[in-house]
Amino acid sequence: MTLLAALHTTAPPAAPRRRKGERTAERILDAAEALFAERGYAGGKLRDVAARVGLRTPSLYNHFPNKESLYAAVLERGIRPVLDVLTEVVEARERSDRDVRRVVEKTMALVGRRPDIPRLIQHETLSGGLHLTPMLREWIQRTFARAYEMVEASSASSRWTPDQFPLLVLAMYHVFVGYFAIAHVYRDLNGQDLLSERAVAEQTRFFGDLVATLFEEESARDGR
Amino acid sequence: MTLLAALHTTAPPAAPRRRKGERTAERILDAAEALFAERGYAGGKLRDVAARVGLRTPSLYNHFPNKESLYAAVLERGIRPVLDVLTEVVEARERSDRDVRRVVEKTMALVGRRPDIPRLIQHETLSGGLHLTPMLREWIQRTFARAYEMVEASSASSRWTPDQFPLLVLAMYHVFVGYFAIAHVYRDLNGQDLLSERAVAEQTRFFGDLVATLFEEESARDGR
Amino acid sequence: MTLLAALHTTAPPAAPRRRKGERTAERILDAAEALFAERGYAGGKLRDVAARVGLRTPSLYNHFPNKESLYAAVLERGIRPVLDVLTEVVEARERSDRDVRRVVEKTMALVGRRPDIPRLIQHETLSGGLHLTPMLREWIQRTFARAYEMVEASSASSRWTPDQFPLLVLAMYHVFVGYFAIAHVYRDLNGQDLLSERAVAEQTRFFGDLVATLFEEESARDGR
Amino acid sequence: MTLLAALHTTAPPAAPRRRKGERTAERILDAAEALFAERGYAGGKLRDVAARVGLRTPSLYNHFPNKESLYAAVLERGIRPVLDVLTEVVEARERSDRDVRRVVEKTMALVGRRPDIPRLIQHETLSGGLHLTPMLREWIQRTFARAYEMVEASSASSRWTPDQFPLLVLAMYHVFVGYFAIAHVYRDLNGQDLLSERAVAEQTRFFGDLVATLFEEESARDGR
DNA sequence: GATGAATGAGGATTCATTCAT
DNA sequence: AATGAATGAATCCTCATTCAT
Repeated sequence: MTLLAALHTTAPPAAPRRRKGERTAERILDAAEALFAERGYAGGKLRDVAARVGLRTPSLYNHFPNKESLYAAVLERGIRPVLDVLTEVVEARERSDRDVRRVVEKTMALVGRRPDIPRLIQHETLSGGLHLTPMLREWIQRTFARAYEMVEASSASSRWTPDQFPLLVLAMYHVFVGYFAIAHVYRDLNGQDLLSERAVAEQTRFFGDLVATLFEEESARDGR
Repeated sequence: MTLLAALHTTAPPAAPRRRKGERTAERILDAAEALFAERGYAGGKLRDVAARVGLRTPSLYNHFPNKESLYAAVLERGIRPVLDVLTEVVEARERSDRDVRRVVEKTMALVGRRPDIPRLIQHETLSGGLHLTPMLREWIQRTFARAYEMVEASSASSRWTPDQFPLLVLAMYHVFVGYFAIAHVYRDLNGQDLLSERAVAEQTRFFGDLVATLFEEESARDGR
Repeated sequence: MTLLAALHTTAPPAAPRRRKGERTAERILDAAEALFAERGYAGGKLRDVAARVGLRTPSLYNHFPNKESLYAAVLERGIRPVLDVLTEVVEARERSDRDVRRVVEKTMALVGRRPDIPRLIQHETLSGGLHLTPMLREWIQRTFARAYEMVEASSASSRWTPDQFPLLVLAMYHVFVGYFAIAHVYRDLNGQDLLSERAVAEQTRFFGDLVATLFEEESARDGR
Repeated sequence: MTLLAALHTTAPPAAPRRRKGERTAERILDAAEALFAERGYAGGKLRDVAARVGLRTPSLYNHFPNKESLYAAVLERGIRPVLDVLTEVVEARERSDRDVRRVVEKTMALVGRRPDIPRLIQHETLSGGLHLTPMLREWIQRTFARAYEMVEASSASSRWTPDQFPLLVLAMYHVFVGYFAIAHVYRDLNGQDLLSERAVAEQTRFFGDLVATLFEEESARDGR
């Protein structure tokens, strides 16, 4: 666009500036996400959420009707995109050995950018909760079933007995989620940041290798 | 009962009867362990602990000076034996491929009987906590280092690059802990009890297979 | 419009169209009246008032400076006409037995159309309040005195001793006010609407009969 | 009891001193009754209740689980005895004209000692409430029906038409309750204490006269 | 004139803790 | 050792009110 054209243009900015309220709600969600990820629902005090945003507690109620709604909104916003990617990837019909690695890469990339999500989920599963998120509930069942099918269809069936499939799926789930959930402590203990781009890349590769190893044709292996 | 008979029956029972106070303290620890395992430190209210024991809240203070001490005692009592077994097993000098499976079996057996412990630990790691248990802190570092050595010493070194060793240890940790931590929700979703003796036995075998697979010599594998 | 015409048309229209703001204020008063009548000052939340009008709370402040003013305005608007009628009727010099019934009819007719007013008044008297309405205060004293005179002047003086006059006035007041104040519950309990035109008419007749009975010459009555 | 006997006696004191907690609960009820009578449920703040008893707010929760329970307890404790007396008196089979006055005397005596009760009831009826007290609800309906029968059975039936009976009952109710409910304001306006023993006695006589007048045989009366 | 957002004050309630019994 | 009672601190939430838009 020439300077002249610019002078004449009164068009709204490309990215229409969001209303102040919406931005505040977003910041509240950010703060709440971090807090709930760290301390869980019971431990995440609204006062702290507000403080992180630079508000007084009652102001939160201008954006969310109560604590539970805020929590639900955090989960919804955080989990939805992960579910979407996973769903898409999991439901894809055509697949090959390479695809498995693609699934890993895609989900790792996504979650690597929102490492709070796995912690939120782990808090939920720990509390045996999920009462707050039928969304999560349904999704888990659906995806778990799908993952099961994937295992079944893969060459893993030569290495694992069918009754081990669920355990294998669970194991992969734990390796995936656990990595992010433990990052905070890990840094605290070892000084290394598992959430750095480099670390996540390594874990992505490792996780891919892991899955590949577990799903590959059985090689000569000492009997059990 | 005749006096004579009485003389012969006053013998202390095989399990030396503990004083009432000690028994109460034990019951409190039991209740607290279950509660903290379920809801974490913030979510576990003393009132609920007391209720499960059939006491009023203030009575707890006859046995533990405050909530934090009770929590610490729960962790100590719960984690110590696990640490001991792990330490013992990890420090054993002589080892072979078979030993790895023995480590798995021993720890699974132990933890299978105290499934609250993994949950407690996961709560702790999630909160980035551990501030309450230097014990846990130190142990983790020590054990992690040892596990690293084990991996290094094993034939796994042909399958994994050295910088993947920590990730491998982490992965095994998550598979191990996650299984128990998720049992509650799993039952809720699938109706199956991961903590039943049979289920734990299956997981033990699966976990052994998993470790064996990951530690075995590299077979012909499609390049990455 | 010519100036001349203007001179002739400045006459207020039959129904002088009020400005929008005034109409809103009126609607706020209506909503507030109903709410305060039902729940009293403390129980009547501005948010609810606004909701009934289809506004957000802050909008109320464009019409009334604060809650107390709104409340005062409700009382003023509601009570003033009643006071006026009563005053007029009470101050009328010439009277007869028939007049008493006329007073009853006039006030009943008026209040029957604004049944919230008695409830507002009862809330006020219950709270020992009236601090909000010196207006009400003064009026009550004045009217009570006047009513007292009326009793004294009537043939009731043959039936009641002078020290009973105040009690008689009070009693009539309670019968009058209570009927409307209890209508809500009555409907809830009996399903009948004391505020229907027919019901009010019956009560008017009854109240007239009651007053007539109490004010009539003493008949042969069993001694006390 | 001789001194000797006294020495040997370990029997609890004649009037078994109530436990401290019970006395506190009673004092809380007293304070709450006064406060709720004055300001209604919404206006009666727990902080004020506690302050009147010399406690901090949370201490109330050692005696009542929440505000609503406290309110219910106040109503229950206050209304129950009145209901009992009324029920007894109303259900008595044998009656005469004199009995009506006896009913009046008995209830006036009772309520005269607990003048908060009518105010509580008026608050309830005003709010169209009663949702908190099915007790009150049921009682009102039962008693109203009974009162209706009494009117019907009395000589009042010559003076009032059957469709006026309910209005007559209502009127008596309002005269009765209103007297106490207005006492606070009355003192404020006139300086006279309607709750003094003397005043209550006068009102008792007046109310008796009133009822007698309304229930007496119709005398020569100017037609309506 | 209407409203989204913010907030001080306060209101019910919970919680860990203390203390006298 | 157990507990009823009391409480400071804190939690979630409501409410009246203000202000910029």
